[in-house]
Amino acid sequence: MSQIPPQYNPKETEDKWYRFWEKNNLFSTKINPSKRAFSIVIPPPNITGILHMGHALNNTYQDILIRYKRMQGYEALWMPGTDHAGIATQNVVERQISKENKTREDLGREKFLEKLWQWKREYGDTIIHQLKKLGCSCDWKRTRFTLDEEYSEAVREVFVRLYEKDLIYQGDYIINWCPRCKTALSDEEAPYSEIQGNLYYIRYPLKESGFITVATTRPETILGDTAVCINPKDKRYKDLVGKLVILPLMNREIEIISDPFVDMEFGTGIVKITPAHDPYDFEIAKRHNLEFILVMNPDGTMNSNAGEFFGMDRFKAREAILEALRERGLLEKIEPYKYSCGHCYRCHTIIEPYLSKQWFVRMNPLAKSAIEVVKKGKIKFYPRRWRKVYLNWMENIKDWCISRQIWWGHRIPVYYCKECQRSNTDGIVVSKIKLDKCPKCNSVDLCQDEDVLDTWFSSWLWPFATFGWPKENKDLSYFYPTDVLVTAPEILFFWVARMIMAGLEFIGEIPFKAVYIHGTVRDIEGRKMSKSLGNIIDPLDIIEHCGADALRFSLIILSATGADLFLSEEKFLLGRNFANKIWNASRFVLMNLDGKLIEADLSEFSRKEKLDLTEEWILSRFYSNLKKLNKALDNYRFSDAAQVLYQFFWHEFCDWYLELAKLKIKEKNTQITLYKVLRETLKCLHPFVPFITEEIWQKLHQSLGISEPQNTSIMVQSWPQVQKKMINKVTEERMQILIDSIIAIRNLKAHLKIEPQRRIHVLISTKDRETEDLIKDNSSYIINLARLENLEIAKNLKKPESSVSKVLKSLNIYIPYKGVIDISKEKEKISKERKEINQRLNCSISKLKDKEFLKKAPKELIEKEEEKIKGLRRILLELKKLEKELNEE
RNA sequence: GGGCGGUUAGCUCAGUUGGUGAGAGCGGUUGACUUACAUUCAACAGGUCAGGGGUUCGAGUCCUCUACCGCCCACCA
Repeated sequence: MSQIPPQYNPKETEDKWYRFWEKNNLFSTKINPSKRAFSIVIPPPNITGILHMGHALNNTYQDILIRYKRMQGYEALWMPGTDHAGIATQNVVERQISKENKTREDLGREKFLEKLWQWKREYGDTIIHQLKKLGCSCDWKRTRFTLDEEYSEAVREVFVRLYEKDLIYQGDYIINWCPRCKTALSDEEAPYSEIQGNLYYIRYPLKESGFITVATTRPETILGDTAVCINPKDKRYKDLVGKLVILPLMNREIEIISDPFVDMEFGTGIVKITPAHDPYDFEIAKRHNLEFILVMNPDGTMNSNAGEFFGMDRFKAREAILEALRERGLLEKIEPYKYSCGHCYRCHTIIEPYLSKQWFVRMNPLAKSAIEVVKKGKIKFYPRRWRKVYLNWMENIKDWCISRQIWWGHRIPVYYCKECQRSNTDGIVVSKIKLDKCPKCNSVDLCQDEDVLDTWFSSWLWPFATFGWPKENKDLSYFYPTDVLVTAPEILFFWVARMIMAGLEFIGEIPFKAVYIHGTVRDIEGRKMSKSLGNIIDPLDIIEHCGADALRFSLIILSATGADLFLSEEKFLLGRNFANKIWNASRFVLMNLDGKLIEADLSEFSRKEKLDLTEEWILSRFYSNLKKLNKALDNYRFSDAAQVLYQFFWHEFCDWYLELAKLKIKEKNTQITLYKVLRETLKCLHPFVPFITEEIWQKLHQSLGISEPQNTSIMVQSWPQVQKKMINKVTEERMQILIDSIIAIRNLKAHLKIEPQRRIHVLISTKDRETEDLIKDNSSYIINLARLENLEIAKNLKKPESSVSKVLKSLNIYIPYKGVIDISKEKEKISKERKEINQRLNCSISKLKDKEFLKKAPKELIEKEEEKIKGLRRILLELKKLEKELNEE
């Protein structure tokens, strides 16, 4: 097999096999009554995204599951697709047109949307191509996009159904507003982070005389104050309640009220109330029937209610207002103050709490059954701890603001009829189909709501809308509920919880039976990977340099169940080296297999009794490990599964069996065992490292001249069955005795400083008859693997003079060294070495005593020095021991 | 402030319902190009399992307290 190179080259094979799989329709799925369905849905990546490490991890998990289940004989569907990512995509295209100095308003809604679709056609599939490079075996013919016409129908259907059940309502509310994106954001989309700001102490003159001082971080909102509030328990200000103050700069009279929410300890204990610009103030205002005054425009500039500050940007206005207050002597003091406030998750602009009319979904009624199914265990979380997190959130759920003031997305299916409004109704019509005239009064003076729906309002329907719901269809009943959802923790609330609610509400059935939540990918320091930190490791780079298999395997074996993953580029060498090991072990087997000898029926072979201990052993080990592997995969313990494969293939099959097999490579039993174990192990490895296993699979059959139908691929082979009869603990224990003996002899040789390849005489004394037979029958293995000249075996042998020994459970090993090593020369060498080491030791110790060195040297250097001393002391101890042993002569 | 999780070898982590001497990978040290592989092979050295207390014949594993670290949620101007 000289044509097989000693190093695996992923670049040459990966593309080839992916195309092969696609060409032969191996990914495609259909309703198959003779098979059970296994299905998962992809967490739809957003179309602006490119494959990052988190995706790679997430999709590798899913591909492992799908390939595993497919080989187990399930009709395994992995439903792929993308979501339209409203704000993100719109931002990308807005940035694009801003290069031509245009805004979306310049283009108008229709033209702008055209641009968006054009962008989608050009770049929207990027991530799909990247997933293919990773090896994902999705049924691509079913690829869905959340803005597909069919999918959009589902979205409108859901809106109408919820509206008719009074679960959707329109309301005034303080929402998170991004002045840059000019849209409302849900709480989840406006993460809080700390900023360094100031706390401004401002004097509000009392109408009668004197003044009070309030503290605020946002002085620009003063203009919209409609009250000042104190805690009713606050004795300092008891008499103030009900009195009037003059609002600075606006000269409006506002009342002092009291409400228990005020914290007496904070600031001055007096709070200004700005109902239209603060969620808490909004609540208070409702309780006290205060006026709501908006002082800002949607773009973050001050509006006409802001008097002389009209038109200014909110932060410019802040400065101007502070200046004006200072002039009037109303600015008492400024203290630096750290506080946290919401930031837009897309553009990081500080969000503005803003009063506006939005659409909401009432979540409490939906949450009820979604809590139930998790409590009853119908949906299981892996790892289980996420169950609590989920329940905790669901039990405190708030209504969901679903309208967004952007254009890219599902337009809200609500129409306002001017005519009906004139006759004193709300004039709202909700409709699945596009309306030209009002169904109530036939008026054509009708316009659709300008806003679109939150992207998650379409994503939450993913598990069933992708099957064409609400149309009747058999796919849905065959594949739904799906089996498991694999996802990152960040979108537990955004998406997972909402999918559960949607599934129960609209299908009356859970959307998936299990939720596997994996860890976050971080850099080696534990920071999230992000562009701004510049600590990104690009999975495509890793694929380029090490191969997709290496990427996949490294990620999986490094990720403890559900724990975060700390990555650096070197860590991918683990997978690369393993792939290379698979390659070379297979190459060795291929080089030595004789097709004529293999033709024997494998099932007949496994019933044979005449197997050598080593054959029995490797087969037993294979099935023992297969059992472990199945268990790990069934419990979503992916890294355990990878660990089992790694350990078995490398350290049992390669390190031991292949070495043993070299001694009898031409024997039929060896040949069949090699073939069988490699073949079955390749199948087990396939879900983890699909490309290399396919490549070897094909080569294996070619070289043996076993003709297979053209489309036979390893990915459609059946998963090995655990054969309990082949698992034999006694065989494993007996083999272990041989292995331990070989290790012990190597160990003793190293101890005596005898070169590993030098053949010597060794004695083994056994404690019982069985062990004696075992060693005698298999002495050639020991002689060859431990490199012996000859091996003397007997029961209860006495320890020869001038020998070293090692005691094992059922036998003793002796190595006589007289004549093997020159004792006096050896002693000389040792004393010389001791002197040298002592010198080095003293050198290091004196360094550590040197105060100058301690002052100047960095910590790492000192630690290294300490390590060095430890190491030298160890070597010294060893030498002393050896010297003593030699002196006993 | 509320919730969740973690603390085991230099690093990253296993350790399954408490039970034989505490494991792996990487890293380190030493040696070897042994006819598949130097992306390799062989050997070695590293741990009072964060700390205190308790339950038990027996605790890395269960309970409790403390310390430190991390994550999520809330958000008092």
